[in-house]
Amino acid sequence: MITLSEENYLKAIYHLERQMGGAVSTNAIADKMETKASSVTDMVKKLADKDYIIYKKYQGVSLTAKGNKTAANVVRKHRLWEVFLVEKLNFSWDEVHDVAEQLEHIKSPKLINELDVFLEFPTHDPHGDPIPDKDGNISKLDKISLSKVALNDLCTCVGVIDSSAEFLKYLDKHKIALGTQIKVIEKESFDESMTIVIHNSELNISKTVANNIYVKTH
Amino acid sequence: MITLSEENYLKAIYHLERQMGGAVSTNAIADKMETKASSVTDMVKKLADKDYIIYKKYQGVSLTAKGNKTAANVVRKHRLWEVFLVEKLNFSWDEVHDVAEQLEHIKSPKLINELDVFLEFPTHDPHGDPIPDKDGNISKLDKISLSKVALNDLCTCVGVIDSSAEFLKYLDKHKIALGTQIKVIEKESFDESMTIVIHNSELNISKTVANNIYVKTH
DNA sequence: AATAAAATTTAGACATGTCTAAATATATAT
DNA sequence: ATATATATTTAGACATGTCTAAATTTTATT
Ligand SMILES: [Mn+2]
Ligand SMILES: [Mn+2]
Ligand SMILES: [Mn+2]
Ligand SMILES: [Mn+2]
Repeated sequence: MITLSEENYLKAIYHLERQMGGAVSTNAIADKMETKASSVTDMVKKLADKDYIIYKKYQGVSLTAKGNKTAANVVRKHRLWEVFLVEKLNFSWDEVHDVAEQLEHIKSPKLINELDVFLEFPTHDPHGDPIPDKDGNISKLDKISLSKVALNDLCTCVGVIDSSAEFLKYLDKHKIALGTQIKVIEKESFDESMTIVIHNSELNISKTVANNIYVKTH
Repeated sequence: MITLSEENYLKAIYHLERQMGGAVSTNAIADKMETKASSVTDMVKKLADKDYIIYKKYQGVSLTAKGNKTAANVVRKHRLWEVFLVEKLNFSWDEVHDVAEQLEHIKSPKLINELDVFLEFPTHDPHGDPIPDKDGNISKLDKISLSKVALNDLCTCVGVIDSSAEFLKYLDKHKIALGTQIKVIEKESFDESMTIVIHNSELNISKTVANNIYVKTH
């Protein structure tokens, strides 16, 4: 039986493996989990004993097939619950994270199957992140950062990288949501800020904001 | 911050206080929680320190107002989730318990409020048990055990006492559900079994079965 | 290649929640 | 009232997950 802590570590490693490539370092895990490197070392030994990860002293860790499937299933549950909260319980996209963080650990295959049915098999969560299927497979959408979009190109917002409440509220304030059409009409080279048109009005956004918005070009 | 274990103990004490009257003994809690008396002693000390219960050595425990409200809220969450599972996710009433046992510990006032709205403010769970309101108040329905019903009286099944999967499946097999009309047409005095009519057919049930069905007389 | 800096692991501690076995208190029986 | 049985608590142990401080290994610098 896997514990809640083990699931959280596996999920962190799963995300880090995708973010970086190759082995995930102890410090990277400690940063993401907001814990100490020594705690990480303790835990990765346990996870390696249980065959969820490959761990070589001082060399970082990587998920085994078993670990990847387990982690993907936690992510699947997290994102399905986020959809439920937004679609059915009137949560906004900046309110779902902490609750999903708890709900993702509920153990019941039937529950998550039926939730999937009830939500009519959603493919993406409220932040535009893809929902892994039962086997841990995940659809790779061809999305790019808004900061990479060429001048005068039209694109659609399909996701966010930073999904902190602060950033999401900033987007809300400026009426940027998933599905919103965006046109880049100016780029400042000195600070890499850009002017965009949304809902027929102009908005200047910083490099940081542009970096954290995923779009699909038309 | 209250822990999952503390919540489970409070809930057990809450149910036992209702079942018996007066102080709840260490052994009664140990039985209900399927743990050892020594573990109970350890935990009741913590709960008393946190003002959830009154504990006098060797004299058992009783909930404080704070403890009662906290316990009732766990019960509220448990029962609302059970309604959700049955009404929305196609669970049957014998499948919900273990999952609700986990879901009841999710911490989010908004979640449980919105779930209540989404389910349209249910007053009872799938087993006929009343759902406490936000303040821990609970409606007392005038229900009695089927074994107490007089000969030839017509009544309606409104709940069960034993909500084990075994018993619930027995009821399913014999087409007894909440809302089912029941007429007692014969009582055997030697073993206290009885013959009832449901859906126009006769059925003989044991004393134990009759004891575990709650009904409302007409 | 030797040294300094950074990353990682180990050692020892603590908190939570559990257990067994032993001690103590309460209840029951003679 | 004393002895016996039952209920409860205490003592000491263990597992999980965390931490700080010290030791060790790896990486970067000169
Ligand atoms: Mn989590
Ligand atoms: Mn998300
Ligand atoms: Mn529980
Ligand atoms: Mn119930």
